[in-house]
Amino acid sequence: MSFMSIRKSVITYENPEVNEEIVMAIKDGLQKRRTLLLIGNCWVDYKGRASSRLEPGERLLIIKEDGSVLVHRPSGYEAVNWQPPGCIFQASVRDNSLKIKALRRKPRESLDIFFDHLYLLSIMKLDDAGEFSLHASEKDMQKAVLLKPSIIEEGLKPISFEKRVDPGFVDIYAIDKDGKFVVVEIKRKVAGRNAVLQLSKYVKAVQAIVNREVRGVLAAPALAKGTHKLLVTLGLTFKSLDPQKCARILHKSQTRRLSDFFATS
Amino acid sequence: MSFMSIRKSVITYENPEVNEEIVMAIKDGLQKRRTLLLIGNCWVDYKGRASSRLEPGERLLIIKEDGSVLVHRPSGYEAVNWQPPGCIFQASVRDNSLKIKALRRKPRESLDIFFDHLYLLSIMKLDDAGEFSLHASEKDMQKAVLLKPSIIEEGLKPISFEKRVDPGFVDIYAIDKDGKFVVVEIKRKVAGRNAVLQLSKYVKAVQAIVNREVRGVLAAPALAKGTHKLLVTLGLTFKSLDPQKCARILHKSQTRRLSDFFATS
DNA sequence: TGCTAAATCTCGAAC
DNA sequence: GTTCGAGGTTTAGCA
Repeated sequence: MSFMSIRKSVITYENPEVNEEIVMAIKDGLQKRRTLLLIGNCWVDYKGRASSRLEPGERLLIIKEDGSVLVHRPSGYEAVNWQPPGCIFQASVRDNSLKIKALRRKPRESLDIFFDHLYLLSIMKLDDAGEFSLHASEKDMQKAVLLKPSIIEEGLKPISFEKRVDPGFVDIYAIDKDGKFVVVEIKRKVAGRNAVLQLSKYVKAVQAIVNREVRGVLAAPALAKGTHKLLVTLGLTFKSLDPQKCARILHKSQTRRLSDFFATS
Repeated sequence: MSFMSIRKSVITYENPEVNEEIVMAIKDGLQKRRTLLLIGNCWVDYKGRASSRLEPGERLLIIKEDGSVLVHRPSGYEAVNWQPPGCIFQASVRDNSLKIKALRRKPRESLDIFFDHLYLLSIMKLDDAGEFSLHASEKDMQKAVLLKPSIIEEGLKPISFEKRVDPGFVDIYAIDKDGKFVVVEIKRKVAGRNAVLQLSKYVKAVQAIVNREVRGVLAAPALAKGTHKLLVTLGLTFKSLDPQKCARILHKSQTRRLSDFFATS
């Protein structure tokens, strides 16, 4: 017995018999580059970079539009067997068992999945244009620079952050490899005219205090068009800094403490 | 409108409305440690070691018995968002949107998944006791040792394999870090009395030829009970060697050639 | 195309 | 517990 319903391009067979009819549906789905979902009792053989055998059990098989394959057991984050995108498929039925073969070239490896019982077969066309982004806040970017100052420049040693000066707070206050003072201003988005002027003010303020040369570095994903000239005129420099990269650096060394990274000024 | 059917402990809702009823079903499934499958239009926020946002699109959400979570897009081998086993879940509905929160402690991170349309919800109890094994033949184990002799002992340098001596063929003939000759006998399964005696014969045969001290190493997944004493008496040593580990080593460096690994004796 | 470095790596073993 | 190393690692960035 097999129920079937259609809606939103999702075709679902519940408890389908393993027969030629269901193989045809699967072949059709594969040919049309649909996403396929099979749940049932299966066993799997893999041969390629290594060899493996998975004895019978109830699992979830996912075949994606791009020809990637995933066999998931009822527990564990990782797939027990898989195949990366770009596979060539064969589907057939023999002795009341469904066989799906996923072949990959370079490196040549094959995945054979056998089902003797199917509890669910879903064939669908999923529309997914949603953007995925890893992001970090400006605060996170600051922390990342403190954790790994070399992402600004080699040999940079932070002294303090959120330091109070005349016009406001300096993001990062540091000493460079030559012993010069450096003020770093961080922006999460494209840095414009305001950011440049803000940094310049901080640099002058700090200069007034320490009575020495102070460098100004503007760190942001990009510099707005037309602001480069202003930056140079004011004697400042720009350093490209990606929020996503910061997020990775930041949370990588989460166990350490920020205070470990300061020289006692 | 929502169709529902039960068989083999698989409960399936097709195109269910996002409402309190469906949340109850999900909560029940989570509480009973079932495997849950949701297909629909969703967006995802992650915050923890890093932060991410996934804009709306049609995807597949898998929640496993062990509290692991996977959000899969219609293409790509890897999940776009996930959570390792051991999560704590919350499910709720608000403004006609389903929210599933998966929380993890240590490191503390959270995954929020929102659905405004569901095409499929499946709740099932999958029984899977099938063993998974990566395997290698005895020949493969030999190759693995030749490729990476350090799995036997540090500093081992193979001279030849399948070397003809009086009683038969020596699996691996090598020199150890101190310059002593070593005969390695490999067994795929638990090594018994016969394996020990066989190795002893080879060692003596080689000793007769080279007229120098020759060490004998028996490499196998395990040593049979009661054979250890015999092994020691004969001056041999045992090294645990797992066929599965060999398979991994072997196929890892498939591009290289075996001949590269020999010193010209 | 091949190599190197990073990953919300995960996972298991050793200490 | 934490640390270390391997993985059918995969994946992205470059030379």
